[in-house]
Amino acid sequence: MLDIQWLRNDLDEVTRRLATRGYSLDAEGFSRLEAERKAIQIRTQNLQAERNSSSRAIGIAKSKGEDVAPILARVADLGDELKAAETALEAVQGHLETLLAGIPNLPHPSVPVGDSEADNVEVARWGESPVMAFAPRDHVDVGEPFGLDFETASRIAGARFSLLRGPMARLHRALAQFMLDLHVSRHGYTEVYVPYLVNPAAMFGTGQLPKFEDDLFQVPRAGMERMFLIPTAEVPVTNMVREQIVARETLPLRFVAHTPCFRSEAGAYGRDTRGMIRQHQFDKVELVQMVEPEQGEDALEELTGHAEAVLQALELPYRKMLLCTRDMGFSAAKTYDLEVWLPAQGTYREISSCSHFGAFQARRMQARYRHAQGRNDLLHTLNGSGLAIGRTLVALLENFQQADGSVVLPDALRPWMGGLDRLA
RNA sequence: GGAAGCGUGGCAGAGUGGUUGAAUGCACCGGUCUUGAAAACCGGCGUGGGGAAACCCAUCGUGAGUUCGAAUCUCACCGCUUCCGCCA
Repeated sequence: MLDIQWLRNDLDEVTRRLATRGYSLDAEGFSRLEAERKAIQIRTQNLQAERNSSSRAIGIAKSKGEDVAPILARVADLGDELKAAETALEAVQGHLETLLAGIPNLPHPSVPVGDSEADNVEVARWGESPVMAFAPRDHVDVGEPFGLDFETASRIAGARFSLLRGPMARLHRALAQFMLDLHVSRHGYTEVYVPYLVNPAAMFGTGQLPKFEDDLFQVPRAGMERMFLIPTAEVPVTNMVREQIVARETLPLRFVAHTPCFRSEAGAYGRDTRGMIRQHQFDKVELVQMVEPEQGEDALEELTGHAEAVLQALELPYRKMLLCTRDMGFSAAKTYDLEVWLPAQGTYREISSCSHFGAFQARRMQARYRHAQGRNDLLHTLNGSGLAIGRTLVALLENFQQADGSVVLPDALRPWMGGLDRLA
């Protein structure tokens, strides 16, 4: 959520910057609503002041044993008028809040302005795509003999689910634990285990609600508040600091979590229907940081580096993309995507997305820190995949497949695979 | 599932209808003192909103209600604690 003061004080500039990411703010509508709010608020507060002073006068008069009837008569019909004013104020404030909650974050000045994926800027490239003396097969074919099973999954759950058995299940588990251990032991993150179902307030905090409800799986509960399956660990982990005031000395906070992620993928019907690229359920190791505002920029570079370290350790070729204004997510001020090379597709595909949110999420969550002068300021939040497990599995199968159908395992992973050096 | 209790500022903790945004302590900020620090003493100190300012409004888990007036009374919800039952 943007600071409403920015809109009040510098509406043109905010409108211009939002336009670069394809959001057209109804500046005139906002101004009109603001003017209305102000008028109603002044009126309401005057009535409240009148009521307060009268009530105080009654208290004083009573304590002196004087007759309060004249004052009572004076405030007799204040009540209805006040009630009407308060109702009107609530309504206009509600409108403003709804408007504000639907406005995306302002892009950071270093973000390239662009219309689509095609305008993202490649900032780095690492590794060589493997040379194969044969036509690379995709992960569905490579993985099938080792227990990658979509047919059974679809019978149990439907399309966009997968079932792993034997070596595939083992490899999947090894990847998660390898990543978790790397981030904990080498990058200074604290491992956390978090709820996979969260309440609407948490979803609002990180920006999934109210705008992207259709992307979520929802769990209704009779007579109780509905819950949502997390689409990413970002939601529960970032919300760890909601409505908290953390001590400055504890910053930066760095958390890593391995969780399943659930996405309805509404509106993606025809895309990536084959294989485990786009699933309703997938596992991910997520990095989250809460930092002081001044540290946000550096923290994004650092966090992205932590995700890159996984790809490098696994010897997977990738490139690092700086997303343009229109390709960024709703809450992000700046985002790097890491894209891994997939030989069968002959392209790079997203395997990690690392973003800096500024105070956007913290404002929605009321997450603050207490600094030296004793003041409370909003935290800045960041997160990134480190990495998506399913897509990492895909990348390994495709990049390390051999002519004989076996798959060589990268050295770094072998301790988590009981020393195994290849699937055969 | 049954029973009881509790939710107040950064923290601890008073306050049970009236000039209470809220005692007190700790923490924090400024000052005096000191070679420096500590201690002691003096002053300040929640958050959000409106206003040029004086000042005003809101806020004691959330929401509704009673009242001229609610931190305080009523109801619902949320959360936490304790005991009993059940359970991986």
